[in-house]
Amino acid sequence: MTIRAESAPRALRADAERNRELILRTATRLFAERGIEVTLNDIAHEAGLGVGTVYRRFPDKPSLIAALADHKLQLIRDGMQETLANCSVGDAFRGLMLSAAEARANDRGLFKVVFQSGDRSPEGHRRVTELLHVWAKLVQQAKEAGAVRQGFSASDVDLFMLMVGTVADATREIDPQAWRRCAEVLLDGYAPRAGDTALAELDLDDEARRRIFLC
Amino acid sequence: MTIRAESAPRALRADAERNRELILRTATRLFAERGIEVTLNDIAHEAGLGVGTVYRRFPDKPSLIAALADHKLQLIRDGMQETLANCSVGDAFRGLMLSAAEARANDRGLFKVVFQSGDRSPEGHRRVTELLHVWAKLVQQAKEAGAVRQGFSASDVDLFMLMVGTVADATREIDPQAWRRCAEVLLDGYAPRAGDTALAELDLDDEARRRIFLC
DNA sequence: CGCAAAGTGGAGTCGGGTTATCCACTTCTC
DNA sequence: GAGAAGTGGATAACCCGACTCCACTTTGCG
Repeated sequence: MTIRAESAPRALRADAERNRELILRTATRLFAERGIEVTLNDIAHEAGLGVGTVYRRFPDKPSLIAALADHKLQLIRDGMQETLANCSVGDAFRGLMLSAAEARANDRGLFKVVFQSGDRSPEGHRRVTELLHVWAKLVQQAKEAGAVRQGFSASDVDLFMLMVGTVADATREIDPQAWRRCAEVLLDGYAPRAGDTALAELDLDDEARRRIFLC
Repeated sequence: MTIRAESAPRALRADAERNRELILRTATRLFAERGIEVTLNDIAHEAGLGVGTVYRRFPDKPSLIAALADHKLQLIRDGMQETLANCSVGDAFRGLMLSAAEARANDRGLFKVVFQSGDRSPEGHRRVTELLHVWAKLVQQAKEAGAVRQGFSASDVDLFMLMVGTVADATREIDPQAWRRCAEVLLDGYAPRAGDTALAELDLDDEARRRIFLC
């Protein structure tokens, strides 16, 4: 017996439920391959369903996106928790930067799905903000542990993700691993070393950080 | 007396010539501010002219772009020549990376104007390819001089420009200098240092490099 | 000055793409 | 096997950018 927030929305018929899942799977794949700009019509066609079927289940794109974002956010949080539990701060920082970048490289729409979902419901907004704060805290710990150079800030994480994502999208068909090269160069650039200069202050507020992920 | 390539295209009337220059100036500004996707209608409106006037002078966007690209390419080449004549290879490399990034940061449409113009005429194509080769040669010299780490390649220049340009566009309204931070981190990451690892091979052909600039 | 050629403005057409609806028909489920 | 639930996909409604067309204005030569 499933509990739903809405007032007793009766369960879907078996075939409808199957189609709903097919839509979600297809949407996940298409958003990953082509980015968030695929249309509900594209998804319907790719799934072998009629457009009407998709619109009946998800009245518009934002509600489909919201459904996907739930799942993705959960995966992200679980991954972070596990790494944080098992690594030193320095290792966790580097490992999480790389694995977030990898997730983004393999899923063109990832950040936009997650952050657009935050623009709809206050609840989604809260979860997205929380994610930003978890990263900010991790950065703070990495700084205290001396794992990054002076002046490194949470905004650098955002810009790192933006840059690596852009490279991944641009090179996907040419050399699908090219993003790693850039990620490593950047991580090397962020590492402290003898005689490095402190980076200038850069501290964006949550709103600005969110906007960056929506580029 | 002006010499023109075409068979005696008679000179423009004075007012028409004035408008032509106004269109070019306006287009330069709008492409810089908003990127290459501004329409000829936008440009006409911003210049205070009718659409018809713009279309009479430039039958479509590619021909307007070609006219702008000429000028921009010339500036780029002149800048490079001057720096190369006055600096050591290492300084020239760093200086040119930064000044190209700055030019791009101040002109959203810069690379697209230049590289799209290369997709139209064989002559434009040649000039663009030549520009890529000049950079490739500079990278080769920088490697020989030990100014960059092992494995650095011309394709890294392309990816550098892509990344910095993306950051500049994303942060223009928040902190217009944020791109410098990323540029410096990247340049630090490219610099050789004790114990660094060689970057894996990455050598894109001219076509792939051109595609990257068109992202 | 006068007049033909050149240039102008901008409403409006065209093509292409996305969103979303609607309803005759099919499939489930009891 | 009846009636509720679900489906398909043609199509309406909309948005947008590219480009045309022609009545009107301006230029500049004789």
